[in-house]
Amino acid sequence: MPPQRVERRGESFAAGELQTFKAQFFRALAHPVRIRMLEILVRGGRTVQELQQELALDQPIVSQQLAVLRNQGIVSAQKEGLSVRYALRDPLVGGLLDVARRIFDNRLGDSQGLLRELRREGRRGQ
Amino acid sequence: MPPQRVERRGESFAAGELQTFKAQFFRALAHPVRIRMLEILVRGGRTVQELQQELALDQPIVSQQLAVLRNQGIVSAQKEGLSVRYALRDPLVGGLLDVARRIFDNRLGDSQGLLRELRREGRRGQ
DNA sequence: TGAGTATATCGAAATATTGCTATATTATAG
DNA sequence: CTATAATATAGCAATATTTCGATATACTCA
Repeated sequence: MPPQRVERRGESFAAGELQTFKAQFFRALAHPVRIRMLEILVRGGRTVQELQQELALDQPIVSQQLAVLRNQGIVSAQKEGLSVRYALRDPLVGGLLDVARRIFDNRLGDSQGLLRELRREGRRGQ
Repeated sequence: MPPQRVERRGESFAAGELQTFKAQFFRALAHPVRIRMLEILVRGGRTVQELQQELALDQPIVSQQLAVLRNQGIVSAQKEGLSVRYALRDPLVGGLLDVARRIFDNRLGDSQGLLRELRREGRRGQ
């Protein structure tokens, strides 16, 4: 069959393209450091330096991971003299993390195996 | 400083470990096919065959991607004769996708560049 | 048991991500 | 202009993910 098309906000996408964007968005969240960054930024903007201290990471790592979030439009960067202050671009990201946390809690409570199961599944080359 | 520890549900994690789990969860969502699967499953359980038809994908791909979601506890699998029916394990996942969609909509509306910007940013080796 | 159907998994090549080190870039002060 | 501080990026090896074809498993029926 010919590739479906989806109307959306006056733009037309090939089917699956929208999901590709969404996947990129989720991929931007799929890193422990970036999650920690967002959990900090939910409480307010931070300069790279502040993040670096709170996360106890090397500067290039911090800038690199911030770049991933920036490229996905999740955070904004604003120069302040020598510093750059990062902030959530959309407060809904906080809500997203909340929902994720609730799902996560349910999942932990679900099985009596708790995270032992998660750990096991986490090992790729089993 | 010594590695922080976090109390949670009676279990104790090294700091950052929790974020690692969360990152794995998000990574499970970070694929166009898996997003499409979840968007279908939000509307009700499906067998592998049904998903395969609705997605127009080869069977091994469908099983493989379902395995990723299964390993992260996002979907459950139940045998029904020869078939296996998959379903969301937690309806909150639907809510998560909703929030993500809203963030996504905001982001599109934000810049007049619309997804042209997204496409540009998406290219890694610019 | 043997054939057939529905799923699942293996193995390898292609691609993408990560962390690290070194080096750029940009702004400020002197 | 020079030095310095705060960020950003390049390049590369290590690791992880994705895809696709082939094969394996599991269940049903005759």
